[in-house]
Amino acid sequence: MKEDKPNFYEIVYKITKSIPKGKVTSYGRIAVLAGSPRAARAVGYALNALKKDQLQEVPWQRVINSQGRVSFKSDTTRAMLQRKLLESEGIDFQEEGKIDWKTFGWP
DNA sequence: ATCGTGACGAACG
DNA sequence: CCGTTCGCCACGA
Repeated sequence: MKEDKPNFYEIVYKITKSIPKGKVTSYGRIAVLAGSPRAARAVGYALNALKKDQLQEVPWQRVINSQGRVSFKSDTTRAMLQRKLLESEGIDFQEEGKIDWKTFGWP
């Protein structure tokens, strides 16, 4: 008997999908929930591997780094898209593009 | 099995 | 405050 053991990716996607609208979380937080507190990098890697279909289902935009900022290099289309999507959900960005964990942090 | 890579995190100066 | 450095984990070739 074999249990289908979900890959780390699947766990990440599942957790990401469970993020309620209007909230955000960090890679490290997801790593903890996924069972590997130090696998923040792997989490980012997993989200980077999202397929086009998943981009519509997985709210990857709600996942940011521990600094409360978007981690991309800054000019990428995805970074702007992320900010736009988050603002669209009611997330408020501070001066430097930072997000207040007290208000929008999840859990 | 080893190596390289990556949307990270924390610590250091 | 910033940039740098090291460590961590998982995946593909």
